Amino acid sequence: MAIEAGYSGSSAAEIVGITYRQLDYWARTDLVRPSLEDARGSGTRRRYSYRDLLELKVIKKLLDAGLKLETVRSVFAYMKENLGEDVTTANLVIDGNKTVLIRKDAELIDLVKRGQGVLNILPLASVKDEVDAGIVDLPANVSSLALKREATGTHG
Amino acid sequence: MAIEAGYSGSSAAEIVGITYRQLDYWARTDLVRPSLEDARGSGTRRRYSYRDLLELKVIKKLLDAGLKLETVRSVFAYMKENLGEDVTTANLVIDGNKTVLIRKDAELIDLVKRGQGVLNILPLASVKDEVDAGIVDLPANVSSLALKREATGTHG
DNA sequence: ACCAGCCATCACACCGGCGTAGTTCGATCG
DNA sequence: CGATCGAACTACGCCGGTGTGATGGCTGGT
Repeated sequence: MAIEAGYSGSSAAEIVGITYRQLDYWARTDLVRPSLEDARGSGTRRRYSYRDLLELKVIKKLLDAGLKLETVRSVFAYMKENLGEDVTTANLVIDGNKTVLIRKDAELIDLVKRGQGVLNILPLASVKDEVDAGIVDLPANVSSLALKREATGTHG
Repeated sequence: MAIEAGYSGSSAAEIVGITYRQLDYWARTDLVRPSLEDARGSGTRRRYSYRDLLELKVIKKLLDAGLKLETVRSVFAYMKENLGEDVTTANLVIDGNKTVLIRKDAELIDLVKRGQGVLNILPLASVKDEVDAGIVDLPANVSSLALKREATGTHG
């Protein structure tokens, strides 16, 4: 029994609460690709990292908020670079076609006051919490192992 | 030369910056109907009130922010009742599937801090400003007249 | 009363974002 | 080493939200 690092496609989908078709479509259209192992034809399998799960969950929350997938795509051009350490404290703020990460409440308030267009604000802390909760709820085979390995930073 | 109250379909579309097809589609699907005069078959004409323009502009800004039209529809179930006097000062806040109008900054900050999901915030002052600017930019025939009549509350 | 212009309507097409069903592999287990 | 299984792939369809003409009825101006 080989040790399974990361999460399979269907596991990932279940954890973050999306359909497999969505996960598959997003992977094919380059929105979120599994960073541990990409698919190379039928028979192969995708392996998603914990961080991939965070990204997927962000997308789901943006979709739930009523954003178009197209918008999400442009957001992720920026996101992928800056979704770093401070995932627990920062707020993701979408201002028209610009996207920023904001850590201090004061800056956020400032933005809101100056706002001309629509601001979309997503607290990233809730994203991590919900992903973790989703992992615990799983049938518990692969996931607990994988979670430990990921959490201790041993996924490379 | 009869006095034309309100705005024709194509004028309204131009003022708020949308295509006629959008305006038409939204009218047919009950999102925003012209409140002065609805269409009754080809040959008839729609007449939009100033307030209709505000609603249309809100929709455009929400679309520009990347929201799905479907989301906008649910927002407007609430909006239509509460888009009242304080159009200049309030913020429209969409929290998941709930929509609220918030006037005080403090309340807004509170919401942002407690936020679990995505918040969409639209300052309504900018909506009025941009609609007014759009009206001035028009070929100036009907619009100036109509603006006066509407602004002084003489549209019923 | 006619003509021109405006605009609502109709018919058609298109594209993104999926859902559904069936097929085909590679991995794994016995 | 063969059977089974899970998942990636393919093909097809659907629906919402438009864009693009073409058509045809009002209406205002003369």
